[in-house]
Amino acid sequence: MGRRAKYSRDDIMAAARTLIAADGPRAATIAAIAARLGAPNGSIYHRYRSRELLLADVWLSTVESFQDEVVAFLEARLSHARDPHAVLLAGIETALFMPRWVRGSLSDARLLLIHRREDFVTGCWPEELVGRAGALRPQLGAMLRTFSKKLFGSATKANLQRSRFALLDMPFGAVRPYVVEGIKPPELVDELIYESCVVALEALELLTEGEGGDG
Amino acid sequence: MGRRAKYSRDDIMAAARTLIAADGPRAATIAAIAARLGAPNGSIYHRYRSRELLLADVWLSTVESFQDEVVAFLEARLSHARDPHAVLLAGIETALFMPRWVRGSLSDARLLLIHRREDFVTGCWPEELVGRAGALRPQLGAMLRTFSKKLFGSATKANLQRSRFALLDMPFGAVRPYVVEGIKPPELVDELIYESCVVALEALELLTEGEGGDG
DNA sequence: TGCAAATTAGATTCTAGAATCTAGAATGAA
DNA sequence: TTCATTCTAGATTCTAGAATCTAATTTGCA
Repeated sequence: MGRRAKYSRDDIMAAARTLIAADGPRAATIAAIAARLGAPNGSIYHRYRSRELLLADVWLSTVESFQDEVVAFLEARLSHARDPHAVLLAGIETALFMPRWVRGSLSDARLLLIHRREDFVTGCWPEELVGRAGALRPQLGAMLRTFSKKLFGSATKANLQRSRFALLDMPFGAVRPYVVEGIKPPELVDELIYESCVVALEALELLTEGEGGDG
Repeated sequence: MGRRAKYSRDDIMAAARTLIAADGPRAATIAAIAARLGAPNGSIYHRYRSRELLLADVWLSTVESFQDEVVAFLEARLSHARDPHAVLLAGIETALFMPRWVRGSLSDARLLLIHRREDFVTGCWPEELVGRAGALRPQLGAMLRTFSKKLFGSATKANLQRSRFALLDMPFGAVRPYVVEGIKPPELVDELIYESCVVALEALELLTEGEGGDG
């Protein structure tokens, strides 16, 4: 019916993404986004009711896509795992997902790993996004619980902490300085993550029994 | 000669710190700081020529104090270390410095670990602070080089990367989720750091040869 | 007592940037 | 060809908050 859109939601998100990856969320002002698109700033508001909503959407969709990938990745491997050794391998591969993802999506990684939710959404989530936002934590929690049960036999607090460290926090720390610098993590990082993952999951024997053991 | 000061630089910094630890650097507006002190906002400018300078000072002094502590801590232990085993222990203790420091300085930890320089100082450092700011990196680099040489015999790129992971990045990752939540990391975190540290430094044998080996 | 320095005090100015508003252009359907 | 609709266009308004400015207050010293 109406006029054909010149600046889509995706165009706007992409422009915002670029600015954020380069100079952080503060740099993604309406004016800057518009300038990047060659659009007047009124056009932005035609797609997004507010800047807050736009930034929230950028952040949410990035986290969602990363998290969905990780969860699917681990689940696919767990579903084939018949013995403890295979479960361990699934965990290790998932820990290594982080550096690999970072190498493939450096700018998304910057957006996600060196900024926090609060830098995008101050205070509460806007009404229309609470649903999506609220689903993130449970999804991650469920993943760690499933993994803990399969590997350790139960999901005690301690086992969950171990899993979280091995699969998420430690790989994050390993990768972070490179993300900050805007460069790809070297291969050595994968080795370090591999080794730490094994000991953190208390699976040294599991590995040395099975085979020679090396990363 | 003149009137006695009612709001010192330290008072102002402390007020800013509190606001930042609670709600991030964005919350530390001149008005908010002044309100917290019960001062009019003109008084802030009597001590700090600009907000940027104030925030930069807060960040710098926090990093400096943390980094000085770590470096002194490691150096003290290295100076007594005569054999590789002792050097390794010095490294492990230093890695464990992170969770211990976080427990003792939760609000400084929030300031330092969940925000970045850019959140305090946008762009370049103000003239009068470039000196202090420029000293931070070299200090850390020197620490890692010294340690690498003592432990590995040389400070190759790979050895430096290992050391950095074991002493800084991995402990940072381990501790981060708790800092974000504003709670003290559980003891298990120290165990995980300990174990990861040992394998990352390729020192498993060093430990199992010397003694039984446990965290 | 009076003067000068150092500070408090807060109203005022200024600026960046978010959000709005009015006008006009493109497009498809009748 | 007309009209409703959906968009571009960008000037304008509005607001938070940084920075300034003038006046008043406190203190030490002569």
